[in-house]
Amino acid sequence: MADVGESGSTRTARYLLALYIAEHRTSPPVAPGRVAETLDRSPAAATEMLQRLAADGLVVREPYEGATLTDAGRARASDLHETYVALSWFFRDVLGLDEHEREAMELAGLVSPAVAERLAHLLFEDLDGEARSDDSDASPTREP
Amino acid sequence: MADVGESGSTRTARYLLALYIAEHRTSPPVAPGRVAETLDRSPAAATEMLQRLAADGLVVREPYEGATLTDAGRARASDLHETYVALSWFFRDVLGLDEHEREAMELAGLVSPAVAERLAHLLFEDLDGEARSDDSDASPTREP
DNA sequence: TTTTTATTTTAGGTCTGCCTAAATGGCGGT
DNA sequence: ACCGCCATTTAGGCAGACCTAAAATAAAAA
Repeated sequence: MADVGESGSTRTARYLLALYIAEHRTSPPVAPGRVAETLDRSPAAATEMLQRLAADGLVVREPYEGATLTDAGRARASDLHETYVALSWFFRDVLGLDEHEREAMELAGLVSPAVAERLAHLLFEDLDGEARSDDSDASPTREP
Repeated sequence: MADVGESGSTRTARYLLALYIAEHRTSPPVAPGRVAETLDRSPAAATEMLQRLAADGLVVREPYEGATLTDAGRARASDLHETYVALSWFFRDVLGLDEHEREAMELAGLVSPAVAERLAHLLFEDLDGEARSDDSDASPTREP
């Protein structure tokens, strides 16, 4: 009874995010193998989670084909993706991390909505700053 | 086989951190009830985790008394605490979050060492900046 | 000392997320 | 049409982290 109680605690977020990103690269039915690969899990695990997401109405699953995000799923995934982008940016441009994408992927589903939102703000502010001081300078965020 | 495989994946970190903080407030043997309360878990859960930590050599447990961090445990907890402080600072002074402490507590064990380290750097830089421009100004980090 | 009360511990169960090994389905080549 | 191969799925298990309810224990009250 500790969690929010709803669908999509912790780990499922990663799957949603992976699905979301995959759908933007190739046409929608995303194969479990694909998901398994990007998340470094067994194919069986991916299939299982896809079934779970389907049960929660976040994806539609076509057996032996793959899964496609539903509107609900896409909404969730979209938020996650926003957080992911913000985190990725932060880890790369502010902290100077190499593994910014993986790190962002892992944390995107774990930070609270509040953090996600404020972080996105930071990112937008930074983009804004960049746009104004536009003399093709390398990195305005992190000084060399 | 995905994780590091060792002692102290995910959740145990929270217990270590709670223990570390508790030990700094009152004398060492920290009662399970205490831990349970601060982590919002059942007493049974706390007892169980304390036993686990004891099995991993991170605490010494005195039944019906509580647990005390071993050197190994304290080392781990100390790192965690550093991350916790950095995160807490970041959430409060940079993101302006209310729940900075809880949030920091939850994430401290989840961010990679790399993130922890760089974040700590940021904090020290900020403290340094504060120290130099020392005319008792309220908050140099976040403008009012 | 005996009883009461508060706390801790054990017992038994659940749920999530994952794995390996063994089916099973889909498809291309012959 | 049949055979193999590869991807997916099922089956069966396992460990972590949690819970509730029922013992056990320590400490305070009577």
